[in-house]
Amino acid sequence: MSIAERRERQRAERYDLILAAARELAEAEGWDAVTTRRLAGLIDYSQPVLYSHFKGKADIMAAVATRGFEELAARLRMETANVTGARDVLRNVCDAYLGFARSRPVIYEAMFVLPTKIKFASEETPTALRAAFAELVAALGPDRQEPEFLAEVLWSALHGLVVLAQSGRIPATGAEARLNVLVQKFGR
Amino acid sequence: MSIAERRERQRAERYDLILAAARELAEAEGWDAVTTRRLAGLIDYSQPVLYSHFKGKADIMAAVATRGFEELAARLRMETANVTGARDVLRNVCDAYLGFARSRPVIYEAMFVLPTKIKFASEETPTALRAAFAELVAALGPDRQEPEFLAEVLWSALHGLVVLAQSGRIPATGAEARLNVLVQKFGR
DNA sequence: ACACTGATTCTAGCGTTGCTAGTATCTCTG
DNA sequence: CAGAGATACTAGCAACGCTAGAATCAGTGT
Repeated sequence: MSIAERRERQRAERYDLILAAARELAEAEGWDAVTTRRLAGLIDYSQPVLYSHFKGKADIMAAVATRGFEELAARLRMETANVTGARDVLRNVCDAYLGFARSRPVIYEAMFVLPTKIKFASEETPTALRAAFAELVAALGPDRQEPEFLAEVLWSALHGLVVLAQSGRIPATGAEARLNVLVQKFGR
Repeated sequence: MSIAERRERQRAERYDLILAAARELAEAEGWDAVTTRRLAGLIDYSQPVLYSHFKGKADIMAAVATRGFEELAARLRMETANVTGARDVLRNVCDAYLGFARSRPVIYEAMFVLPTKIKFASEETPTALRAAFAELVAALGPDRQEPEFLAEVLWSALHGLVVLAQSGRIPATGAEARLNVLVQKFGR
């Protein structure tokens, strides 16, 4: 079985190679620059090889997004784990969310903006995505009324701030003032 | 000068024809279906005619979006004009915003989601867009601290609710409950 | 050691996209 | 009624996602 295992391993390595290339190219030049031809060139394989790993370009982006969910969940977890004042936790989690979006704008785009096949709020939802949402719920503190809805509205506000700023529809200046407003409104 | 005027008028009519066709096609099948060839076919002209009116597809979408700003501003104005309780005004304006997004999803997309050349929060910002934002500020009531930032955060929350729902990332059910949460948090 | 078989990867190409150069046509002017 | 200028067309380019079919490589059995 060792030959089959080696093949499997090599395939997995190439899978990672594709994802890394897609991520780097997207971060450098945006998702429009991520064409199947350029991607194939970057990994020194021909174009159709991509289709033996992924159904298509959308599938590649979904895979990049899934890894993004893991990173986001980890970042948020770090903030809820540090138990300080409840107000601080909310603020730090929001800040971490915004920070993630700022540091990985194109991955955020794949996760939350571009059309996606990934199922949200269902049984097929990736674990990491559920975990990230759970951190938002936790950050709002216990004993809230309708915690799911509350967290969804908070998430909407955070997401709105991110995308409107990224697309230049909200000024780059004043980000901290807006965060203050948000925390004040959603804090106890 | 009457011949030149007639030509001018005919050009303007064709301009409107293109915009109407783009809008209808987008509403029926989405922006991806709005190709320059299909658009040309719908108005019974050849493809390059489009480029005598617009710089390109993005320019056409921007024009559709601009008309959308006018409609949105008008809808919001109707709610702030009806002076009832301050809490009701905020609620009604938010509801009107969400209603606009629901009734004209693809126009909303061109206005607030897709990459755009339209300048926001600057001197070149279309009048209707400024007006719409001013309605949001007004809905929050007078004598607020940092009314601009507050309105921007409210707008972000509304926008987040819209796009996350439209892309299936937030469940379709519970929209009213989320609106309740939002109004409760941002009301006095 | 060698031919066979099946998986793997490549070349080449399809249909579509936004956009444009160059030609033909059509309209108004002198 | 002929010339000039605006107007709209045909035809084509480069790039896109994706795929069929040929070629090449690896592992197996005799």
